[in-house]
Amino acid sequence: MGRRSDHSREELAALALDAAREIVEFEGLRGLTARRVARDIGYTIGTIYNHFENLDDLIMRLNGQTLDALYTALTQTPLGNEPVAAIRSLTERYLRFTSQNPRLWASLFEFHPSEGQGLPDWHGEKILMLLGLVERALAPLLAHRTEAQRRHCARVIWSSLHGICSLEASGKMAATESAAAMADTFLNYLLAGLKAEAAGVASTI
Amino acid sequence: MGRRSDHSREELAALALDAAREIVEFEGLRGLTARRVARDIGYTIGTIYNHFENLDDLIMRLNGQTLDALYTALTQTPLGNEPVAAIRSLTERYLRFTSQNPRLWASLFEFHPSEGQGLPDWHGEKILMLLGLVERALAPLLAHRTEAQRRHCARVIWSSLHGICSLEASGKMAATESAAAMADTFLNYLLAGLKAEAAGVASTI
DNA sequence: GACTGAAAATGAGCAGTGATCATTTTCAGT
DNA sequence: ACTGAAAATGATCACTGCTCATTTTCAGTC
Repeated sequence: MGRRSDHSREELAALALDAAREIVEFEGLRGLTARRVARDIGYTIGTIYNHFENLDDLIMRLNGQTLDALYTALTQTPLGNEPVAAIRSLTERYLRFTSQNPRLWASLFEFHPSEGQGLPDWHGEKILMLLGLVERALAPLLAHRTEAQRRHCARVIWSSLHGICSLEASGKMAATESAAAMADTFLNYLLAGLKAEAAGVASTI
Repeated sequence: MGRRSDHSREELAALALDAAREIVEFEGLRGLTARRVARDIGYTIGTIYNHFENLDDLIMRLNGQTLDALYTALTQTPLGNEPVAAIRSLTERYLRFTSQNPRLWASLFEFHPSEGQGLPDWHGEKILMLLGLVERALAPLLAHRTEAQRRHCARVIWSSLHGICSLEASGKMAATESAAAMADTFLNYLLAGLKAEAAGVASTI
């Protein structure tokens, strides 16, 4: 059969992505197949390929939604103007998100586009939005620095948090320490260093 | 045909792992299939499964070899007793390894064992060996701290480096900064903090 | 040199995959 | 009721991981 009015194009794509999200969150990317998504939403495989270029496309869109959800989680409440508190708050929210959506978050990094193609432009833009949050939270501490230095610093924080959560979640850090404790140690040193600099005590960079 | 003396059991497994390494380094884990490995070493698929439990087993053994190679790369030359120099040297070697073996290194983290099973014990042990290098390099700086605190600190460094390299290699850090520069910033703050503590100036932890 | 038994290589076969596209079905607009 | 475009279908292809009954090979024996 060829339907029309069960769901609009947008609804159907959303339905498929919802199903995919469910599968990935419970079973990881391994469990995600085009046929499985089709079955779960009551359509057949051909329909999936009418709405997505291929499975990579579907995964990337799912990852895009996950990045949006992460952004929402990080901005649900204002961060305030005190940079140290703001950075700690962002970190806490980030850690909460990763522990509440471990496999969705993992799929953000586990997935690599196939040989020929790269990530779509909007992927980079969403990352920039997230980095922007860190940059703005950090800004008051780095008022005396250049824009480039603020961006650099935000990326160091973002990358380190990523590494900490990534190794904890994957169990690839032997006898795992808690990500929260490690993030705390990391922030203690970094923020202390930044505050010292801001106070004009030293220039370590 | 059923051969005997072309290769011993060990030789054949090594042959398969060599082929797998070549494939992964050039095409990533996506290009790795049991049939492809078999073809590349001039055997048939059944033989692969006589020597490896399944493809996951093969990948884990390959990853084990990569961890060994990383250990070798980090220990090729003595690190000296000056902790700051030693940590910087370790970092430099780590960065060099990841940039020279990007896909093999990525497969260390991209791979997740399937539902039922976890990573073999030796995987954790190899990680502990690597962490041990960081701990020993760090030790002189943290002589006044407990063993647990030294381990904790080593893991923070390891995780952060991992995050920095991971995001750079995957291109998932928008408009990527160089991993070397980020690692440098990170180490500057952390080592400055540790030295300050060691000098008894402050206790940030 | 022939015989034998164990070790090991084979490859057809199974169930599943991503992807395609000619066909069929449905429905909005007339 | 008719029609044309939109969209759902599913058989089909080449591929995958994995199994295991069968076949081949060879070391040790006589």
